[in-house]
Amino acid sequence: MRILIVEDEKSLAAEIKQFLVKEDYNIDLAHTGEEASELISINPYDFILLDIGLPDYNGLDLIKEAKKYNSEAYFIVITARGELEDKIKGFDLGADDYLPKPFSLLELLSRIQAITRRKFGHQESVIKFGSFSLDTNKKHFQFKDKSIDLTKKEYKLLSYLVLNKNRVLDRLQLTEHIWGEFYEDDYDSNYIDVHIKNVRKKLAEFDNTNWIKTVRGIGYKFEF
Amino acid sequence: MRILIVEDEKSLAAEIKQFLVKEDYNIDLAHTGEEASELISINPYDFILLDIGLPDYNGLDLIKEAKKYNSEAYFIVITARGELEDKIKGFDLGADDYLPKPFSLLELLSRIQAITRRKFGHQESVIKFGSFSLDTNKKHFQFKDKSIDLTKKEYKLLSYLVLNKNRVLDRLQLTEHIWGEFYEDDYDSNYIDVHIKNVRKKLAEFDNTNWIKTVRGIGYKFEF
DNA sequence: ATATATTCTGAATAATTATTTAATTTTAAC
DNA sequence: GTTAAAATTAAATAATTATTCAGAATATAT
Repeated sequence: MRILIVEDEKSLAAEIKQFLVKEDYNIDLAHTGEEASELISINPYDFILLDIGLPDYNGLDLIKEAKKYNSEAYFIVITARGELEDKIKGFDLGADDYLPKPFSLLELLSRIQAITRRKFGHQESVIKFGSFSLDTNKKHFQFKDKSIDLTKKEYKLLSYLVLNKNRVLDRLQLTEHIWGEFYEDDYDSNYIDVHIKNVRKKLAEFDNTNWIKTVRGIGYKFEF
Repeated sequence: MRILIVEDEKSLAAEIKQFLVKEDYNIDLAHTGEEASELISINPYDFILLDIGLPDYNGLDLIKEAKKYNSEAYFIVITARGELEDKIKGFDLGADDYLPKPFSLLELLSRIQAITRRKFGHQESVIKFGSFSLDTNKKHFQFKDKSIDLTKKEYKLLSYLVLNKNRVLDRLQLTEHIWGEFYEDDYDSNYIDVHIKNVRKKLAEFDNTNWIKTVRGIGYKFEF
C-alpha cells in the first residue's frame, strides 16, 4: 500500500510516517503543495492523506488535480478545528474521509483499514479460504488455529493475492504493490516466482489445494 | 506501567508520585487541565489518575478527550467529599474506579494492582507458565519454589512480555513501557536485545523451553 | 565520603535468516 | 519436437538478531 502524506508541519508528517511505516505501509512525504503535485503526477497511490490548510497551495485544487492523475487513490483530508465549511467542500470534491486535528494515529490507522476493506469489498478484517484465514489487521495467516510463519515479503505477496482473489495479477503489479516502488517497464528478475514457490510450499505443509494458479504468460491468480 | 497524575494540589500530587515511583511505576504529573490535555495527546498511559475538580478545566471533558487518544488507559477519578453527582457522571463516562478524598496511598496502590490484574485478564496476582510463576504484587519470579534473581530492567521486561503473552511487542513498545520514556523516531540502541538475551539466559538455567520468541522485523513475543 | 560491586548501555562482531540473482530443469503450448 | 515460460535449486548478497565485552552509570557497603 502506497500512501502519500501531504502536510506542511514536518514533525507531524514525520510522526505519521513513522507510525505507518511500522504498520508496513509505503510512505512518501510532501511538505508543500508543489512537492505533492509533483509526486502525484508520477506515482500511483492507494491513499493520499492531505492537510487542506497548506500555505502555498489551495488544498481543494490539489484534490482536483490529484483526481486527474490518481483516480484510484482514496483521499483522507485533515482539517484544523473549525474548518467545517472546507471540510464539507472536501467531501463534495471526493475526499473519502476527513480527520479533524488533532487526531490519534490509531484512529487514522483504523480509517485506512476500514477504507481498505471497503475497497476490496469485504466488511470483515478476517478473510477465510478453506481452513485458512487471513487477518488483515493483525497481518497474520492461520490454518485452523495454527499460525503460519511467513516472512514479510511472503506475507505481502500472499495477502495481496488473497485480497485480489480470482483476479490475475502480473509480475509488475505484484512487484509494485509488494515492494512499494514504482518500476518502469524494465522489470527483470524472477524473485516473484521464487517467492511464489516458497509461499506455495508453506501452504502445502497444511493443505494440498493449489490455491495459487499460474496464468501462463501473464502472472498469478489466487482462486477460491 | 505509565501513570499520569492530574491534580492541581501540587503537594498531594508530589506525594502520590513519590509513593508510586517507589513502587516502580513511571509517573508524569499535570497540575492543570491544559498540561494534562497536552500530555494525554502525546503519551500512551496505562492509568490516568484524575482529580475531577480542576480549576481550569472540566474534569469530565478531560476524560472524554483522553478516551480519544488514550483508549487503553484506565481512569481512576479522585473526587472531593460530597461530589457524588460528578462521581456518578464519571462512571458514565468510563472512569474505571473512583477514590473519595482523602484516601490512603495503600488503597490507591491496591486499586491500581486490582485493575492491572483485570486488564490483563486474570484475577490472581500470580501468573504461572510451566514451572515458573510471576507474582505481580511482589514483583518477583520463581521457578518452582526457587526465586529467580532478575535485575529491575530484566524484571520489567520479562513481566511486561508475560502480561502481554502471545502478543508481539516491538522494540519501541518495550522501550516506552519499560523505560517509561517517550522516544521519537530515533530509537537506536540494542539494549532491548541485550536484555532479552540476559533474561533468556536466566530462564534457561531452569528450563530450556524457548519462552521468548523472536518475531523477525518486529520484536518479541512471549508464548505460552 | 569513598571504595566496591552491580547493572545498564552502546558498539563491535558473529550468527542467523531473508531476499535476490543466476543457472538448470521441468512443463505447457504450439 | 521445439520453444518459451515457469519451477526449482543453489549460491550470493542483504538485513536482522544474537552475543560479547568494555566503559558509564547506579547502587551498595565500608
